Amino acid sequence: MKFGLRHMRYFLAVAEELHFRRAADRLGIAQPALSRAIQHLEAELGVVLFERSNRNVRLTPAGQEFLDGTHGILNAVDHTVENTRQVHAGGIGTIRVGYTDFAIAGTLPSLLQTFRGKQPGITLQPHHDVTTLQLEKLAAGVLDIGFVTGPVSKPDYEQIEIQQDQLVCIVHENHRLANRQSVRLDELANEDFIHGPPREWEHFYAHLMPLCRSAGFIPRIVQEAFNSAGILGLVASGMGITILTESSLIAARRGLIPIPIETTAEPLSTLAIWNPQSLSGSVARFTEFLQARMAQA
Amino acid sequence: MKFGLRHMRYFLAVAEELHFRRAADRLGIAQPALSRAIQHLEAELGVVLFERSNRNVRLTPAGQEFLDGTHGILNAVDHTVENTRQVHAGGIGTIRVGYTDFAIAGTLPSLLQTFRGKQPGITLQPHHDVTTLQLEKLAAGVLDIGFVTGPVSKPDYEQIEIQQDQLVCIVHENHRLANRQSVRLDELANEDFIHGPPREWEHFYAHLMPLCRSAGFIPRIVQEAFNSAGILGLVASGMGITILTESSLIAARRGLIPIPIETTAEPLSTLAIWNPQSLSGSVARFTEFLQARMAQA
DNA sequence: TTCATTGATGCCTAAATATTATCAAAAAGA
DNA sequence: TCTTTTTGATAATATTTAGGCATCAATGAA
Repeated sequence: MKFGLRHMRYFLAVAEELHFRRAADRLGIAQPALSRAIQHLEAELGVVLFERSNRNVRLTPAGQEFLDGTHGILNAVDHTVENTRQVHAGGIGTIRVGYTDFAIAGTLPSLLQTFRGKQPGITLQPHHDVTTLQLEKLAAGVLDIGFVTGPVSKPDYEQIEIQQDQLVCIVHENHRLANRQSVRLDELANEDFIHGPPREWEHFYAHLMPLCRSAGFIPRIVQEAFNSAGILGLVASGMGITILTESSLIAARRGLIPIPIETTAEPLSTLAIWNPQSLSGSVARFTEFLQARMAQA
Repeated sequence: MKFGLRHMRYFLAVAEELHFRRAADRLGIAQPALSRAIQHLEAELGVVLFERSNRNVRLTPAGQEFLDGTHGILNAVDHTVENTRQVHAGGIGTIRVGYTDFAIAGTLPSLLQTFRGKQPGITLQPHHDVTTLQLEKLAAGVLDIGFVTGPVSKPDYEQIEIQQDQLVCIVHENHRLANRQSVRLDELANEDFIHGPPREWEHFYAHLMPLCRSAGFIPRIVQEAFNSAGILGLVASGMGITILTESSLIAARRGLIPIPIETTAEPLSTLAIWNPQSLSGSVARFTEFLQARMAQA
């Protein structure tokens, strides 16, 4: 097949006008060029598409068949071009979003909801993962943007803080500290702690451990759980206490008491992080949205 | 849009290979030509389709969207070309077939059935019309082939006889001739006749009238009906007699008696007639079929 | 008949597309 | 660290394709 879309557009014009000169006018070319192009097309197909006399032009049955196909094809081309440009510009597309327990317990749900309202053509595909895993998936191109626990040092990536959480100590209602208004970290030195696996909760530990260390102790972790819900469940069962963010209590169980911790330390920050070299228009729209939203707050 | 199917085929090759040189090899062109073509396509769309480094090539989200569309379009093109060629060659298509009462009562049904078995891709579209109307519709291009009452003098058309019918006299069972083995035409001189409208049954009359005239009478037509079934119905009601072909009695009513007519005249012939200049491959297949079929009989 | 209309053809120019040779960047191996 | 290899991009040039203008041949209308 050595014909192209040009031939098909020319054919369509002739099939609609049933008149070479008028079709040529409509196409903005000279009539002989059109005659030639149709001849070329017919030779290429090995099929006579028009029955011409000096007085009129009409489609052969094969020409009619080709016309039917041509209509669909030219429409599909326009449609595909339009869609491709939309995806490029970010009007439609899919964004693979990673999030941590802390992010999803905080402001992320309202962020996503607002964005979906503004960009209904963009599908958000959420992936629940700890920070470390999200960073690996970003690098592998499996995720487009991550909502992770900061700080993160990745010079090639852009990031923006979307949330700050004060740490709170969470105890069972029967615990000796349950009715305290606040607590100092050093008072927790001899408690049994429940937390996530150190390798996976690496970024949270990186925030918490220095605080404990300057309070003069290293927390004794007696039990591990894989996520906040699991940790809170174990705390509720009376196995120990934990330190998490305020917002983690959103879906908390009865019988758990949050106690603010007296500290001058920075709160725990949750960041959006993404690769600015990504060629996804949708992601660009999303990050622009995030930046505008954070600037105004 | 200034790109063509060529660009899309090239794009498809690169998208599948994710490697310019291999894709170029597959396409049978040099690698620089391919690089250029993809650049041209990207410029035309205003969209980056591939993310290239010196070490690997991958699709952008917009490129993925374009790939999806391209698949469908290139398939549709192949499909359309294939179908168009098939229609041209006559493998698929539609034939608009006209037929008279005499044709459909005779061998035509078995002809059509056999043809349909041999060419399942070809749709036969039957149109019931008298000879005169069929000839007009053939000229207007509304019919592709007619099965008409001969003889017909149309030098530009091809024709082939498919059937010969002896005329019979048909009377009501109470009629005075009802138990005759045969009858001479002149014995019918004073009968009341039932027939079709002269203008529309022109070709049948052209056969019958000369016979009557040489038998020494002009039939007195007391009632007209539009088709054989109507005529036979009126004969069955006792209003008169008629002269039709043997095969017309296929769907005859009870109480009707056919009586052979003693004559040396030629039987009534039914012809297939068509315009050999028609560019329809399907019609060509059908007429070849008819000719082969008639030659072997 | 003469005239007007219409698609096809010949010839030339311009634009698009291809080829070969070569470059520049980056990963792999010594 | 310094080659070597791999890979896509670029430059210069040839070839193919498309378009324009002038004109023809056929056909129906005045």
